[in-house]
Amino acid sequence: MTIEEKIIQAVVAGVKALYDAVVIADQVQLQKTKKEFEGHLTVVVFPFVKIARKKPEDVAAELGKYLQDNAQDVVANYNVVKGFLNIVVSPASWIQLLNEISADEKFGFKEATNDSPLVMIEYSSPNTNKPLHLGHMRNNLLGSALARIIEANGNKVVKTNIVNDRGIHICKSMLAWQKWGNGVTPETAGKKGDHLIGDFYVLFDKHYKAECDELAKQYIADGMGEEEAKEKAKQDAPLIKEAHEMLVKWEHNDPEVRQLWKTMNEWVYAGFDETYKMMGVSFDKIYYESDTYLEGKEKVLEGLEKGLFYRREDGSVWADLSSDGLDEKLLLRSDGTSVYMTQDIGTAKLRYEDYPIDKMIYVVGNEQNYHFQVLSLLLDKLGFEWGKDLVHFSYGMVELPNGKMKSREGTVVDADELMADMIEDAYQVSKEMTKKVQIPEDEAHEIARKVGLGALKYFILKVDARKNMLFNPEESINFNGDTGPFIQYTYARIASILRKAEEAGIVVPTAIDSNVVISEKETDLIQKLNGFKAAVRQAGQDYSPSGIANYCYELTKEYNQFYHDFSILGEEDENKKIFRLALSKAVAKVVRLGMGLLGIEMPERM
RNA sequence: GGUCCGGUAGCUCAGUUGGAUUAGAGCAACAGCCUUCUAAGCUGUGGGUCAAGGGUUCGAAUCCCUUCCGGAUCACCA
Repeated sequence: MTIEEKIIQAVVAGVKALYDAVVIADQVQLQKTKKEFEGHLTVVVFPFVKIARKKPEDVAAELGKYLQDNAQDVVANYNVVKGFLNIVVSPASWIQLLNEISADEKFGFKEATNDSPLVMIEYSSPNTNKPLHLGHMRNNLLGSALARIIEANGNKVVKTNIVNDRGIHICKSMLAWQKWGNGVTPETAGKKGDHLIGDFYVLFDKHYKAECDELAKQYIADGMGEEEAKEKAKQDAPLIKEAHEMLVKWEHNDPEVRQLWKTMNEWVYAGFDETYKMMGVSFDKIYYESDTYLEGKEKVLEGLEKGLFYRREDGSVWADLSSDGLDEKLLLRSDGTSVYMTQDIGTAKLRYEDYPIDKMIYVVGNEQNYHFQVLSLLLDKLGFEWGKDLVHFSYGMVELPNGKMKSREGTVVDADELMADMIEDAYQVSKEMTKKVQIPEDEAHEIARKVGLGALKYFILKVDARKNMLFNPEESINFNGDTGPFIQYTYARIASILRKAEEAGIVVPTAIDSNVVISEKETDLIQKLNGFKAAVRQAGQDYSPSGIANYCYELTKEYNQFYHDFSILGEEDENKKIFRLALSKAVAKVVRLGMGLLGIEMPERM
């Protein structure tokens, strides 16, 4: 039983004994004692004031006395401030807690069992017509972190990706390549496939825009209004017509178009794989929209038969969601083809066939909140058990100083470039530091990779996912303060001490003698360490990677203060030295576990 | 216009299910600390009407209502 549990249990018993009233454990408010008061944990007694019919101070005093008498092993002392009962926990309890933390290699994690729910989490979901940018990175990092957090809370997790590999946007890239590519390939261009395809997409847009402008001018000269002319030009431009024709050919399985499509997609996937690998992101199962987009139709027609949906005179199929407070939603066009929503239903169908899903999480930007509200209702109506409670993990956009990222306007931050830059920065920063020990070049690069990516990942993940976040490319991501490298540095320092201890032949036992005299700072650290369990649970409940990031920062900040004020290897009292080593080791472990959940690697030295 | 989400220091952000005279970090600015386990660190100074107003109660940045500001969305686009 933990210290908290023991105290809560004692409070419940105390209320029963003193006031003959029954309270449950959840009603006991136990919190960390504020810095300015003496004690470690505080019981808020206001909830018991009515039961006891006494002043808050009196209740706190009586309860304090009871705890001291009946829970002697944990409660060493107590004091009362207004309605707050501050408890001083016995040093032996703290050391025992540290021993428990040390003994558990996966402290704070819950193992999945056979009965654990299966959670499927979808993230990334790229289009195949352009390389990944910073917005995708936020998605991927959040998704993979979330998957690990959910797994650490004792669930079975399947990570999935739905690749949007068909549609007009791919045709645009294909067409541009045909017209202006001169048979170039990633090999001959010396360029990643996704970037090459992205270039052709941009090229298409450039030519298309020129055509539109010209056409519009012509229309205006013919006496058309400006707005109308622009609209019409957009539809009439020869390039877009050609792209549409290509899409039709694709849908009709035209061998030539299909072959080109296949080839170009392969290039893109090879490029994506590199990016994913660098990001440290992976999937258990990848779905392709070209495989799923027809599946939804079947399901919709099934729903139509059951009378869940209705058909209009023009043949289009709709869902009426007005009774749920929403609008009507198109599911099949009048020509019988699918829309976005239909595809998502199709993907859901395939997934349900592939896995016994208990819960589904979609990591998708907040611009699609409405879409997922509708999807949830539709899936529920169609009989998917997890439909009603599907989670749309909705995250905010990444903004640049001059507004949103727009690939059309070229105001994007490319993921590959950004990662490479961060790693290079980390390498340079490290070079500038004066080091006592020379680090070999290949290890220096490996450290720079961990640190550069750590800085980037932490920068993105520490922010509450719901909020839009600002990224200023002008100011590069910092390596000081509340950053990934700060945490990694702390870890590297501990690793260094542990190496030295080992060299000196010091063995850190798994269990520390509970009679060692420890300081306030040290009990604070143990208490903080213990908070990891709650942080993991909370992050799992709230789907909050940022909660883990903030925890890791608080823990390392606390440790750095300790590191500064206390000597570890220089401590003369052998028992204290061993204790501090064990404490440091536990901090390193928890930091590694916590940052591991975020996909951030720890260097053994920096 | 309807719905949803945000608004905390000059900037970027924390603030666990309401809790303690003084709302916390980091960056930026300024001032200190390396003959001692890694100074990517530590310590200090300045900086706030928690968007505004009302309500709920022992107690509100946190919950409720109203208003203001910003964003998203409401397509036979994906």
